[in-house]
Amino acid sequence: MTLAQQKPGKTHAECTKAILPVRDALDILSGKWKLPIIISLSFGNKRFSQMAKEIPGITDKMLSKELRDLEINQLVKRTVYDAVPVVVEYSMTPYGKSLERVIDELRDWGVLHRKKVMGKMK
Amino acid sequence: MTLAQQKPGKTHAECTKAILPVRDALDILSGKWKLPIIISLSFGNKRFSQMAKEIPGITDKMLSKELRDLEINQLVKRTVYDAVPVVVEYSMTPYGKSLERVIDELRDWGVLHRKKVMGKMK
DNA sequence: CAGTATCCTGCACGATACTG
DNA sequence: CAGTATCGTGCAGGATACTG
Repeated sequence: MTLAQQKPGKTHAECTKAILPVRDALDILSGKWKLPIIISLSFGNKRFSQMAKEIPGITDKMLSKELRDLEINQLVKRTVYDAVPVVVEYSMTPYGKSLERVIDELRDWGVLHRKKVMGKMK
Repeated sequence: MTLAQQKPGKTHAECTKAILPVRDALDILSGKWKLPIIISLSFGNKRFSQMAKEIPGITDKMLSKELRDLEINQLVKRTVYDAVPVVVEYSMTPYGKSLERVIDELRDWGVLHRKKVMGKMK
């Protein structure tokens, strides 16, 4: 059911409940680095230091933390290869790739928005 | 062009540019109160104090600030009716309503995610 | 190579009081 | 009614150093 299709007269509890999954999705993408990391991995599997190089400005700490978040949410898979020194590869899970549809939708709207407010971006 | 369809070998500049509109869309929805406000207004035009009552926990300051943000981004229209005391009505613009599609997409994914991590939400 | 550990800072947001 | 003004505060994120 879409927003527009919802009948009026919903209780606050129902409205709050309707917001929860949207919040969840937004939380997954929130923060400064989630998007760059997801996009980077969407182009192919990467190793830690490779991503650290490819994402301008990110610190090891943030990369490590955000990758862990994404792994906990099952969007990213961490694979350790037994070598010396150790090799760790990160990849998007199939589930993580399902986010691309959402990101594409956000981009479509964002492109529209850029055009609309062109020249007076905050 | 979707993420998946992009060819490898893009420059960092190009990647960064591809992220920008997504960031824009995300920024519009970011923060604690944007979503509740947008959802509230999607059910119909509202007056300030009416929204303040309907959105549990929001302060006048935040409601005022977020409504101004949304107005600046042309998602919300503020109409002042000449009465004593003054009456102000907020409504979604047609443009603002175009966000509902994005929100619905976020919700669809969020519902999936809730099922996937059911029982172990952070 | 693939990360932690510590310390620090800015800003989103909250509490409370006040106003045309 | 429809908001500002002022003062706090917690936490996301940054800088830097260190480690198995």
